[in-house]
Amino acid sequence: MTDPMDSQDTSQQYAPDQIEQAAQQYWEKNQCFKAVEDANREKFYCLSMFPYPSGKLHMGHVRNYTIGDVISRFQRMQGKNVMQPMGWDAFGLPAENAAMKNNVAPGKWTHENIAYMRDQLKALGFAYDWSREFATCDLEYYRWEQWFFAKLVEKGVVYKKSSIVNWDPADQTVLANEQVIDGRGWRSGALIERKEIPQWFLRITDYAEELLADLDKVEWPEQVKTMQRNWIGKSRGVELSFGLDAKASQVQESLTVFTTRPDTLMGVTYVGVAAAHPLAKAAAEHNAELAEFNAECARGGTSEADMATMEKRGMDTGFKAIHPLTGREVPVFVANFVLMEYGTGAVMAVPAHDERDHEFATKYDLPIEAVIADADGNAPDVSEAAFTEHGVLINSGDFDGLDFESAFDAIAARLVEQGRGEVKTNFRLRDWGVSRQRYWGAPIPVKNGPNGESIPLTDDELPVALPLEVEFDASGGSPIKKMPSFSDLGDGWQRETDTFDTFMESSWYYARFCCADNQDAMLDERANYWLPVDYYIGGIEHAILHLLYSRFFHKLMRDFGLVDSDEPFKQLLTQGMVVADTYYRINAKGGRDWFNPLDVEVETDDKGRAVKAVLKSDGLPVEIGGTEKMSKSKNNGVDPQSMIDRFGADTVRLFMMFAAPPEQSLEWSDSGVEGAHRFVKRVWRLVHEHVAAGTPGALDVSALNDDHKALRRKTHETIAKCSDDIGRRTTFNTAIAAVMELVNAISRFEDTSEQGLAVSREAVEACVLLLSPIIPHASHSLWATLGHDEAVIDASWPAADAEAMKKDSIELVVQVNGKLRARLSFAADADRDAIEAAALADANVTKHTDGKTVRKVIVVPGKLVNIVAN
RNA sequence: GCCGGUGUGGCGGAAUUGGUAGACGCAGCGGAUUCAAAAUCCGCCGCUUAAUAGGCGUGUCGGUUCGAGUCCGACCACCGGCACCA
Repeated sequence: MTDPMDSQDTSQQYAPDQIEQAAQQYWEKNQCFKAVEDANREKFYCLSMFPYPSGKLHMGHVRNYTIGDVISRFQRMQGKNVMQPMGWDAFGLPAENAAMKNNVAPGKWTHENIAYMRDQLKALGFAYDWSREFATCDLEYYRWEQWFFAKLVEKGVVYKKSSIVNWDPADQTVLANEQVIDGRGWRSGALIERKEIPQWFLRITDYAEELLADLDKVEWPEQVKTMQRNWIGKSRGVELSFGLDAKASQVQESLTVFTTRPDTLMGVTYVGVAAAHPLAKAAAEHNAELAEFNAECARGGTSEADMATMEKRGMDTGFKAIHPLTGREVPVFVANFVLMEYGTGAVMAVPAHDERDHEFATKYDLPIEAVIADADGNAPDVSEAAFTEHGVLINSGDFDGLDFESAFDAIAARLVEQGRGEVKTNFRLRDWGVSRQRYWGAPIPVKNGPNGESIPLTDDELPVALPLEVEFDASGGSPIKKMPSFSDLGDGWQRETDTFDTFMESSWYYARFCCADNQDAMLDERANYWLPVDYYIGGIEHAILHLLYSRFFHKLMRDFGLVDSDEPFKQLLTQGMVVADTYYRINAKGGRDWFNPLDVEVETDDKGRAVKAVLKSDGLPVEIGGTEKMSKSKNNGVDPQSMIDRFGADTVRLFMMFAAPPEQSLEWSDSGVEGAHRFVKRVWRLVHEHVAAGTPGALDVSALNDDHKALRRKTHETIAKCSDDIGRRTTFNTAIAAVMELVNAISRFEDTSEQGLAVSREAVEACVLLLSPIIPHASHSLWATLGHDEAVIDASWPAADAEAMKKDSIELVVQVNGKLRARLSFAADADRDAIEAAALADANVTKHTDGKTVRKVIVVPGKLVNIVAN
């Protein structure tokens, strides 16, 4: 089968497996990516969000890590001292689910996954300093978290309180929100109950102001900052208390509520309390119907989305609240959308000026009384819908005629005067509950005494190692909760069996990477050399929780003297998801069987539209579904490994960077990958053919003809564009497109004279350097082919020569009334009058100005001329 | 429901500060090379139209402007987050 022609020149064959192995061996042998602190060099800490070791890499990981790697390699070529570490977010729920399904211990499962995924990352050629690697399930890592938590307890940052969880009464376990589907447990199918249990909280609300203000210190996408600002939700309002009637005041003296709209106070027609509120409980004692309603409110999920979308329901307690200013009695309702957990567990209701209150009042036939008029002073019609805008007060006695600001102040002042309220800043942000009733996490370093006391473990009692040899039963409960050898400390003391929220581990891993080998301290001075992280790359789905918790944790570490920066991540890039087409057949049960895109052949019409798809294995048709996020359930995931095996890592990296800008979702395309592979081969051939064409002379800028100058200009324009696209804009797709244009220009340029070769040598070298962060293996080999002794990994990023980019003539577009009518060429230094005259004289222009009067001529230098005529 | 985002040819996308809509690539079509094919190279490629002249065209409707994919208002569709998935 061997074609004798093939062996003619093997050096020109692009063989990714050999090339990639050779480059990776070179990097490893020379320890290229080992980062060493050096006070004399500018550091650059580039971090991609570490993966959960779920089994194997998915395309989302490949995309995330390629972006980080390109930025790292680019910064290295800029001369920075780059550190790019990698590790494992190794605690979490999937390991427990796998344990139950496959009867394998979570620790073993996790470590096997890590070993496999580490090999995959290495095959992709990422420039990681592997000497800093760790997994968060390593005792050497989480022991410091336990140590720090104990310190935080001493400092008063931590406290314990009761809080609700999703309780599965059938399995007798706590469920995560994602394990609650339509209010039922995913395994048992039982109706979920809200259960209160004691849990540990971190006072993130003490840092709310700083977390809000310091968003101005980071270079993050505005949308992420906005989401965080809204999440923190600072608002100015009034906390005020309603009096209670004789019956209700036997339960408590008064009812406190918070409102951001004190201007609407005179429009309160009822108040709402949570089902778990003392008033609701008291009223239910002699009212079976209400007791049943309260019990119903305690069922269902706990998520905010559930709260906001469920049907708003309520029931009268029979109690009356007394309006603090008018003395009027209004009914106290139990409302299912009010939670005891948040705020005061009670709300005042103004149905005329709040949509939710309006809906509720309409449903239960409660009065709706307008107290805000529109800007013209007209009373709004609130019979159908609430009027929620700010306006002027009416029907409010002394306060009539005041606008929002003055009404706010006047009503607040009156409440203060009467001792019934105060102006208060409120935050939507709630304290961070870190207790989890799960096994596969870091044990909370606390012991519980015989009299209900909870105290942190002391330094000599730490660390608490999580037992690895455990048995899971079908209920899904944590095995250490039934393990006296772990929990029993004697003398009636019990070790805490709850573990930390895994967001705890991911809140400080970036700092530990700076000094992962320190056995004696959580962090050392190396953290202050590397921090803050200069560039952080990860999915947009982490825009709020992970990033907010990390910022908070960083400030805690700062206040403890462990780091001296205020913020952990200076720049942030949030990458979009990887999506792919879906294909399915309806099965006998009426459900859908999903087929992987790689197993499907798509037929197109003569315009290239997909008209039909068949399964490769049986040739029979399948339905074409939509384009969706790669997932197991839709079977549309493409395994990166099969792509690396087929095309090599460089092709996969190139496709990932070329197919879409990083923030947008990326659509997987087989033919797109083939196109990327073609381009790598094309660059490969271009370099080898260029070298074979002869030895270039020394470039003499004064001896160039117009073709030479044109290619040189293109070369330097491409360098300028790529530098900006990668360095500032992080639009890698446009940088690659620019290099493709340069490659096309070099292919058309066939001058093999000494100066011709000198110009094309400059262009070819630019291509290799500009592509080297993206396709580092091929570039490594090609740089040697071009005769360099130094490896491309140690080469500098090329600089654009402004002189080479100068143009002799420019083309201007001529519009008449905004419509394109001509293109004219001018000398680069042509003056405005000459341009205007030439534009007005153009034949196609006069055709459109004939019979009209020229009113105005707009000349945008270097761009266009617009003639306004009518 | 609330918060944030996205929407441009057959497809992925480009247009960076309000100034030539469709760069670059994929698919398709035509050609060269080949006994043939693969690979490779060259050309065409928004819709409409006989046209090199024109009309229409960036989710929908409206507005600002000499000029709008870009700015403003309303709406539609889809995506991410909503505190125990990570």
